[in-house]
Amino acid sequence: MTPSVLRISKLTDYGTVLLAHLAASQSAVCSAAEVAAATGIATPTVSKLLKSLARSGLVNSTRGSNGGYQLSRNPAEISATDIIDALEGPVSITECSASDSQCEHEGVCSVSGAWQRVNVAIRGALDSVSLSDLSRTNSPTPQLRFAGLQITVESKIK
Amino acid sequence: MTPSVLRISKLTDYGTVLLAHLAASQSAVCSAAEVAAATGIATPTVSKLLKSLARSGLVNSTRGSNGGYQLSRNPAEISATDIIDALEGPVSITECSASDSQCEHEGVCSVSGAWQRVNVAIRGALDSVSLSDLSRTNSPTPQLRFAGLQITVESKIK
DNA sequence: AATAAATAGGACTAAAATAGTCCCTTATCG
DNA sequence: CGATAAGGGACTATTTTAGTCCTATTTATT
Repeated sequence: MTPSVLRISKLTDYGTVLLAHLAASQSAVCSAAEVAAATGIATPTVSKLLKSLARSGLVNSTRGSNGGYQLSRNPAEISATDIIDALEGPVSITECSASDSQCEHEGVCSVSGAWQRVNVAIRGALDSVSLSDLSRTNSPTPQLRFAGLQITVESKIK
Repeated sequence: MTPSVLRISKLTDYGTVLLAHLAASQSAVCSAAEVAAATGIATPTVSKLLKSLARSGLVNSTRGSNGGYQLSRNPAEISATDIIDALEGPVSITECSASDSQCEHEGVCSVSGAWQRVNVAIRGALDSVSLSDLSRTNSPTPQLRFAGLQITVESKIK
């Protein structure tokens, strides 16, 4: 069975690696190609991700020759929530799958504050982790970073 | 862009509905067909889910004529974590995607305690919500429950 | 004993979401 | 200008997820 729940996509994982690289390159402008070379992630993918990150304002872009990307603010001021929101949309545990219109009878569907509480807790946890927290620990061996930020807790806890 | 992160699958959502139904049928044995009729979820799907839930011990099954399923313990003692673990495997935010072997250089890959902290927080949040919390609020109109436990917080927060 | 009602297990198909690539446009530097 | 780099999407392929179905086993009932 797959891990799941509270799972971030591979692309978001890559995104974190890219951001960590930009954070390390202290404000220098890096082209997508450079970042790709440095991280080992395929160029088109890096390009796609940096475009998204630029659209959501986490990085600034400069076009034209010698252009590239750089963080728009201090790594300590970029939270995990920011990253995830940028690459996957807002955090939420369930989605209103009502086929067509969404949750007609809105009022009635004010279901379970329980799930909402879970959402809030998760959001809080994600808010409390910054890009600098994430970068700090993940780069002893460049080789390993290829696969992403691979952390995985895992365990058959319980 | 899709919601994502901390997203439970549709099947897990259904699973919660099934469990809520069993919880409501106080200890009476319910066949998969009955549950399907009551919840509006397709019978083969209900059957599949109940089998999984039985394998992971959240429900007990009785085979043969007049057989069926019932909760193995009090709804207050079944947490969201239990349900998710049963239907999707253990909660974790990232997976060690290292292509072949998993996280060779184990030691080195003791990456980011930050993500781990996030995992722990999430797990805590999920642990604190029980099946009775979840059932409580979700059934004003049977119609609506078809789609699942639909809660969805959503929002462009931020 | 025979039959009918259920679950167990798993194979299989279909649909949807994710990942990844590519092409063409626009901006900017030299 | 020409070269370099991002912007924006369309498109393909891959992987997950959802959903169905078939066969075997178990058990109550008559």
